Amino acid sequence: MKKLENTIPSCDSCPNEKSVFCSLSQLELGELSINKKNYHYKKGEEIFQEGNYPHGLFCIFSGGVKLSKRGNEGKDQIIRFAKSGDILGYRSMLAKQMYSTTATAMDDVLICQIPIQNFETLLRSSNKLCMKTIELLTSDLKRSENQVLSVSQKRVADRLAEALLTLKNKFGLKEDRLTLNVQITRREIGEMAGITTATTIRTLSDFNKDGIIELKSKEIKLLKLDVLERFASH
Amino acid sequence: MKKLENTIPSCDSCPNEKSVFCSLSQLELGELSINKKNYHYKKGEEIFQEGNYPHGLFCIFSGGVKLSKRGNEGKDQIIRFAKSGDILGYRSMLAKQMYSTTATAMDDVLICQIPIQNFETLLRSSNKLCMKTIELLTSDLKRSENQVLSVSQKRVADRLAEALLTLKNKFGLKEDRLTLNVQITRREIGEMAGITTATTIRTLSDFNKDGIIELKSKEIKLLKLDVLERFASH
DNA sequence: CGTCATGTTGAGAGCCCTCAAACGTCGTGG
DNA sequence: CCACGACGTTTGAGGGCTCTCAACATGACG
Repeated sequence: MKKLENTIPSCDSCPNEKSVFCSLSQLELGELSINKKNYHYKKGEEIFQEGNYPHGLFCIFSGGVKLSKRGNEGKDQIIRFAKSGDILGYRSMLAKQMYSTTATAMDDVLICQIPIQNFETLLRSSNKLCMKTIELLTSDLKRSENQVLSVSQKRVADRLAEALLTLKNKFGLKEDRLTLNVQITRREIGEMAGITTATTIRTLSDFNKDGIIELKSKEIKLLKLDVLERFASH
Repeated sequence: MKKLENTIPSCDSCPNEKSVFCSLSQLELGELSINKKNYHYKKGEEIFQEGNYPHGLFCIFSGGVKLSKRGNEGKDQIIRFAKSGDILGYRSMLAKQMYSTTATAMDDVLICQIPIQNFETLLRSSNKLCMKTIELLTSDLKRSENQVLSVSQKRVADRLAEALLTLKNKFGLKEDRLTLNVQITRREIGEMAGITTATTIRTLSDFNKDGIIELKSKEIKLLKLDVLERFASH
């Protein structure tokens, strides 16, 4: 982690468009920026850790982040991903609780830390921000409840197909419109779906043999989306 | 389901105290009540169903409700419980989406249906209500994310112990301070933890043999809370 | 008292995990 | 440049936890 100076602009000139803050006025964005700190994290570095208390709201300027929970035997469960424009740690901050997840940089991450007060003040004054926050929470909640059902009832192949589609939706595809545009290990894919690494690899290999996906070194091509979707909807 | 007249008071004289609405003024509560409808549901009746669109916000006057999702093979997953003072269906209503869960009465339920507009109008004007709603969502989200980890990593006995403790926390104990104060089937307990009925019964029976709980007809006594907690924390 | 849901228990199977070994890749430091 | 170690990938063998299926008991309820 490296503290940065002046490499990231103030919130009022942030190029990220789909953030919760997009409804705010320039003035409000300026207020949000006061005492904002900028950081650079390298791949694998932890931005915050489960069990620590938040000192501010993180907002990703660029890069990808995974949010995970540590199980009792060192096995992690990935809860969700975040990328540029997304905010991190807002759940814990709003509840004034310890972080319940750990945030880890998946590649080079430029990130802003906004003082708690800035956010809370705006939340109290801007009804639009409130509604945006509520939208964010409802969408996260729905996704999480679906994940409960999924992990609880679906079998490994179905959950794995689901994980691949989740990656496609979050990170998109490369220019060939087939290859997942994300660098991720087999272990992490398994941690998305609650599968051990060995089984993840075995099942990916099955998908490969069946021509549903194509594995080339670290790249994963989704050849038959319809089949994956059929799996995922089981 | 039976529509009721005048058996439930207006929101401004509702005796339930721990609701999201407790911060509102008498005037605001009056506004909330406009065109409110009251219903009576008997045990087993569905208050709303996954896939339908909400017409209003439900607020439980009395009784217990389970919220569940239907899996692909008729197997349900219980997402959470609600009782007097709790609101239902707010997630779907706020997101303007279909219900993602089905709400079923666990016993006699008296419930109010508040028109969407009433709630939305208040949400826009009352910052306190916004913050209360955000609190509710963050707490639900945290619980749901923990459930993902639980179902994904813990074994059956641990999840079952967790379910029993959840029931204790939500519904409390009877006067003997041991017996769960809720009427619930084995199948439903299994559906909380993502366990089949047969395995649920077998594992409860194991707990019984080990003196951790005591099973007498439908009643469940939690004899050794510390052991249950140790299981749950695995 | 019949009927249907719920509870209980047994036997067997299978999915997935655990453990282990071997191989490839990448970055680091000598 | 190569040796080395750390990490990720791959595959096999074996086992066990939990599900499935089935039969029967019990209880609720008209």
